[in-house]
Amino acid sequence: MPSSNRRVTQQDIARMTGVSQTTVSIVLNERDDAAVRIAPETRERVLQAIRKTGYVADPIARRLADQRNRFLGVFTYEPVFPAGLGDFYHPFLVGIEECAERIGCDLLLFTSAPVVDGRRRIFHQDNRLRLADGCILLGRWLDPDELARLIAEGQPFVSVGRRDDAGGPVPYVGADYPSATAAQVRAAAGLGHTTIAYVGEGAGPESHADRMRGFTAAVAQAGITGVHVRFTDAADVMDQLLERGVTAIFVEEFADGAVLAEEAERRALHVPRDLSFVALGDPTRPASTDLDFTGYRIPRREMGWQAVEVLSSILDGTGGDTQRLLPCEPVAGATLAVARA
Amino acid sequence: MPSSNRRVTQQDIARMTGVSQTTVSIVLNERDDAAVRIAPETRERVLQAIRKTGYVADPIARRLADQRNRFLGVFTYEPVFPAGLGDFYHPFLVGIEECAERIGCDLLLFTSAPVVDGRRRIFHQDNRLRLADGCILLGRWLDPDELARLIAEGQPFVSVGRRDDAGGPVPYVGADYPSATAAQVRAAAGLGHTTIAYVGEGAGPESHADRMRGFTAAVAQAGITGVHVRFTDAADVMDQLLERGVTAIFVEEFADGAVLAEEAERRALHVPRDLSFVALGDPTRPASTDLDFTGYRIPRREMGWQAVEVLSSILDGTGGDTQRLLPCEPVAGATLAVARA
DNA sequence: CCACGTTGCTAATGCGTATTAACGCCGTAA
DNA sequence: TTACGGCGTTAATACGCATTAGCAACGTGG
Repeated sequence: MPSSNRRVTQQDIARMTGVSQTTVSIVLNERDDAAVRIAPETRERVLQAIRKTGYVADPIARRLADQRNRFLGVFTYEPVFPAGLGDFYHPFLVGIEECAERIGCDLLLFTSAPVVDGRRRIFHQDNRLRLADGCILLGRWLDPDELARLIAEGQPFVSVGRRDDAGGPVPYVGADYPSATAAQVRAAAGLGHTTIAYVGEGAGPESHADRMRGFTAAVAQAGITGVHVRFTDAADVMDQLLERGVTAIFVEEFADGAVLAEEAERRALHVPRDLSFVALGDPTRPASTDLDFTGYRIPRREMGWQAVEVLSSILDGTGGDTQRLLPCEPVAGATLAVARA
Repeated sequence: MPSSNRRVTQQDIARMTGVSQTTVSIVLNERDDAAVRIAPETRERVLQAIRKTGYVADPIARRLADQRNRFLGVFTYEPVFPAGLGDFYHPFLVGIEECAERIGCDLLLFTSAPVVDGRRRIFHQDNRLRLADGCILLGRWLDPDELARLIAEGQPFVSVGRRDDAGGPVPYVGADYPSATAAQVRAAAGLGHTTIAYVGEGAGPESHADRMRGFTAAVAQAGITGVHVRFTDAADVMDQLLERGVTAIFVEEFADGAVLAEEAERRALHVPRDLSFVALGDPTRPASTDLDFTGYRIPRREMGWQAVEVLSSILDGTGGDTQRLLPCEPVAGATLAVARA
């Protein structure tokens, strides 16, 4: 029972046992080198003292001597634990935590990063990024300048989600949006749709651009017509789409799809008999709908997991691919049907 | 631009600037003592180098020297990011993160704690708890031995959820289950219920015992009959309750309530006309029901927030109450009605 | 009795930082 | 000229541990 307030140290154990601090350290680490040996009785005496005091090595000092933290940093531009329930990021974190646990690392959440201009910034006066051995970056859009700086400074990191080069290749684990989107386009074409629409930005964050790219390429290859409409107002958008003879709507944002489907039903258009819908990924905002949308699922948990895996290999110096694209799982759903004549 | 893999140190900055490591440290910490001063130009040169390299003090070394690193540890006996479920713990974490951000601390999730006998243990070989300045403990049940040891070792911590003394008072921010439960009992009594049941363990974790305590006391005070039944099988339990003439069922676990209500309807008993239900808190397991349960809400987010607040005050040495009970918000709901004649 | 290996341990050092005591310098007062 | 009090900076040290080099004592073979 430690009487004082101070932590018990190896030095204390050493004094109690009449040996040196070195000996205590050796006993503690169960070193069995031929180089350094401890007599069984001495070892036993030390162990007794350790048991009696309940001594535990101070991890801080241990890491200092080791050069490593075994912390993995997690940086998100949004709060890690979002208050709003949509909770798009949650599955990523599940995967991250699972893998971190497996490789025996703790997670350091950079919750203290200050918010400037409505966004958290990586670099600021009291940059704490280096606190971790390496870190995982999460967010729909990462500032290219900050990425470039990370690369330039050689800070080990991995992005969850594909990123364009930023003064060099960015290590990432992303979702293969182009392939997944193209597959849906082919499916629609196979069901007789000849004019289909992409509703959304189709640019900006890589994840949007990637979907759009897959869409455009597949439309061309299938020899059908693809139109692109930015989402503004449900009624407006629906007007445009119907005017152009669109029979299948591919939505970048699940929530927009829900709103548009509602608009369709308001116009007495049945989904999918009169109008088909394809959702290009999971909801990033809360969306309420009774429809079982056709589309695909982003392998979020797996992405988180593999991001840690890649980071770990970077830290170990183990070579390996630092850019991975994971396939999205198609969801059959009930909103894509044969095109109306 | 640091070419090597090594972390930039104060020594590096010092060499770059032609000053001593001490000077760098002083500049960094913005010490303004009369005792130790740095010329403005020198300070500026050092700051430039710091900015250029993106240097950040190694928290490990800092902590070793300083006994402080602005991490708050978060220890949960379950995974922090639960894979499935309705996520009972999530709101706590939201509160924890919000407060941590406000006081400028990062969160260290102890994901590396090994699982022994199906539970994570705080103390083990490579105890990393002290990496954090202090920590928040989260979980339905915390091992009293481990709590006692934390207290004995003087490790600063705060529990989310009330805990019994463990070789000393445990700092906590809990929910006032006794009062909240008692209020519901009074409400039921006021509606004419004379025989009501507590379904659940009523013991074990403090949160269960507290509910039971409130129930028992309020029942006695209201002069009505209270029966206690452990949940086993829905049909069995319902048999027992009806046999004893129970007209209102208080469930410790929301999910058990959902199952029992279903059983009631199977028997053509209408809720709440024929049988009333009160849920003593939010679902800890996913439960599907259409019923809007009467009961109360656990102030989870607020508990998380205040736990960090208390921890912070402990660390600052600022006195203050280290045991807080927060009121639960009553939920009117639609499952408690006038007792059937 | 010396050379030499083995055994059991310790002194010394480094990890990166914060802190304290002290040092050289310059200007001013004596 | 000497004494002296700011001023700006640094050398030295501590923090708790792991590690390396090395030391003393004790055989054992020649």
